[in-house]
Amino acid sequence: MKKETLVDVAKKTGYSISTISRVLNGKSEQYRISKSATELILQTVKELNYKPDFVAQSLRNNTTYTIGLLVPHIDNPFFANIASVVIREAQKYNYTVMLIDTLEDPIQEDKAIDSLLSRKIDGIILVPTGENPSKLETISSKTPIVLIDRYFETHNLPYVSTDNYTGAYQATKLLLESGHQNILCIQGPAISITTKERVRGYLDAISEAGYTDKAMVKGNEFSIQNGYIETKLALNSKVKPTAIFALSSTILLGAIKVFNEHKIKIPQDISVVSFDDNLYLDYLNPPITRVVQPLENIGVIAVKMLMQKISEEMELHSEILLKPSIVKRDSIRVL
Amino acid sequence: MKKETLVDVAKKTGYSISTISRVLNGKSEQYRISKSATELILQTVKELNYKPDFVAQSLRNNTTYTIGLLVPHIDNPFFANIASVVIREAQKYNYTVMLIDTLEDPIQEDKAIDSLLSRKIDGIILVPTGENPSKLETISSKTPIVLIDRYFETHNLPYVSTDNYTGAYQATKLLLESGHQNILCIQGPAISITTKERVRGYLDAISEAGYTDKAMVKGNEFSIQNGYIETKLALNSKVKPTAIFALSSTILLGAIKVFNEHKIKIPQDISVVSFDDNLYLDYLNPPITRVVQPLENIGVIAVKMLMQKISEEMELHSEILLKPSIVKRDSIRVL
DNA sequence: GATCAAAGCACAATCGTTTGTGCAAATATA
DNA sequence: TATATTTGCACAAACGATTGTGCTTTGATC
Repeated sequence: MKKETLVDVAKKTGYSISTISRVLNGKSEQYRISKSATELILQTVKELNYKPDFVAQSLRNNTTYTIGLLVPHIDNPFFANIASVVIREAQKYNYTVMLIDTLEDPIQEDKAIDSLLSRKIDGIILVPTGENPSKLETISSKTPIVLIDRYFETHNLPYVSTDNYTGAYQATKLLLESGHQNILCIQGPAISITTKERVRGYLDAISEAGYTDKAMVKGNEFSIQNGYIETKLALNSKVKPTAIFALSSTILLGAIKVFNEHKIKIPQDISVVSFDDNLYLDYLNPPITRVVQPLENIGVIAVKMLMQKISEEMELHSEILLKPSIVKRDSIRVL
Repeated sequence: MKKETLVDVAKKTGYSISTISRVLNGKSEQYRISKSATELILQTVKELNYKPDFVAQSLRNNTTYTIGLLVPHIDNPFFANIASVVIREAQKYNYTVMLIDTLEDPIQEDKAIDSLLSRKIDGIILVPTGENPSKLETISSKTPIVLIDRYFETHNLPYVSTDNYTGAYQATKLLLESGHQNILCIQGPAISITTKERVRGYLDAISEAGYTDKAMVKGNEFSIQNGYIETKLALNSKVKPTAIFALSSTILLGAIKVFNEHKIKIPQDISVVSFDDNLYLDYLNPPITRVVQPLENIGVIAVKMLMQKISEEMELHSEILLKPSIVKRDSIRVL
């Protein structure tokens, strides 16, 4: 059960290691290895249970069949689900995934990327945490990179994400059509592209309806606490919203916490729409209407794009926004 | 920005690559490299932005600073959270994690392990999916393995898991102390060690209370569907349970689905206790009392154990069961 | 039987490191 | 001044694969 190498196979068969190697790589014909030799070699490879050393192959071939996946927080279900898809898809191409948790920290991200590069990974799928893609761009010329979820509008890095604008637009529309005019939008980090796009969708829908002056955008984080605080403040403001558009499910939970404390009922007392999906959203009381991102497709497409870049095939269009879907439940009251 | 190698540094400094290597590995003294040489070398290494090639180092040193983590389903929050901890901890030791989704399939697991081994990973952390650990055991003599969550009682593979017995015992006790006698336990796969231990805890508590003949254990899967079906059946049985002990949060959700359909209220109409934690369990109506596994510690300890085995330090005790905690909420009615 | 092409393989360099050993120059010792 | 030590480093062999090139043998051709 010791680890066998080409040398062992060579000794056992009497052929040279170069011949063994060629047979194993299916180059018997190309190098005119006889049928008999080929068979004997394949046979003894089986017997000896020889497995090529991936590290040695990587060194020689300069390719590792490994990609790096960097996400801001793996315990965030959103990213956990994407990771799940990416890993599964990568496995289909015989690629293994090194998963890194950047903890939403650009410095960690930077170090992780360096580490991955010196490990000679073949490509990177990344949810970027920083605001400055310049390093990513220089890397991108040697090692393929695909961004997911977040991206940089003014730069050329390929990405796959959700059409956050449309999702937010539709969600807001849904509230407007139910008669709501005072809709509080609780947002994530204002610099984040996902926040920006969602807010843009919200604002466009609001102003189309003619309520521009009633638009309310508050908050600064995708967190329970942020949802909690902004909701609490809103309840004490002079213009109380009749509906809340939470830009993430964590923000939603913060809002619900306030509602529970104040015995405020959804949708009787206040209407709610949220972003992101989760098993439990259907088990809340009531189930929550939400904008669902196409995680599965994001993962599948990101991997496919990366594989194409790795194999240098013709590139797909490389700035992709996928339409989200609206899951209608019972959290909106018709006024 | 081309990739620099030792040769480049050697040329630039005029020293040989062996000298460069030794300096970089902090062996200047041991090999009597002069101060001046050492400094010049370190200096130019910086200038050239030389980074050692990890793959070449791995080949030479026979160590990759990489561990494999295999879980049955990454999109299961339970495993996602463990993965999160393991990845974070591994990073502290400068290890990178290759994450594999075995999809609860022993064959996939087997292939994944082979792939990891030929990639020369330094160790494996694994939630085993099969029933036969013999292959794992033979591997274990060459490549350190630590099991988490699931384990094999009759074998010697080191593991870190939850004391499922005690958790279930305490949860059941809680129900009994509130006056419940007919407690339905909905279980996962009957062969799974976690199921077995939890059921054992349940049964012990029940029989201690003198209700042995009232014990009810049903179901066979950690899934919503299983929870749904068994709850539905229970409501139609002649002896209706006054409480349900769901051995996973998915099973719980299945039960709640039935309750919603039948307008059955927790805890007025039926009491509930569940296993596993989740953000949302506090936002259900009512919040659910549950047994919480010490995920964080499981991950931390598993990594620590693996690192010790990798560095061949003296081993910790290697069969570890951590006590779970009970989070009391409002899903139990006092009869 | 001599010539030549094709068949069938082996040699050795290479990928980028690490490390045991050897060897010259500098210094110390006698 | 001759010898012994120490200093300071270079050479070359690994690690386990892949691959361009070249060498021998076989069979075909005339």
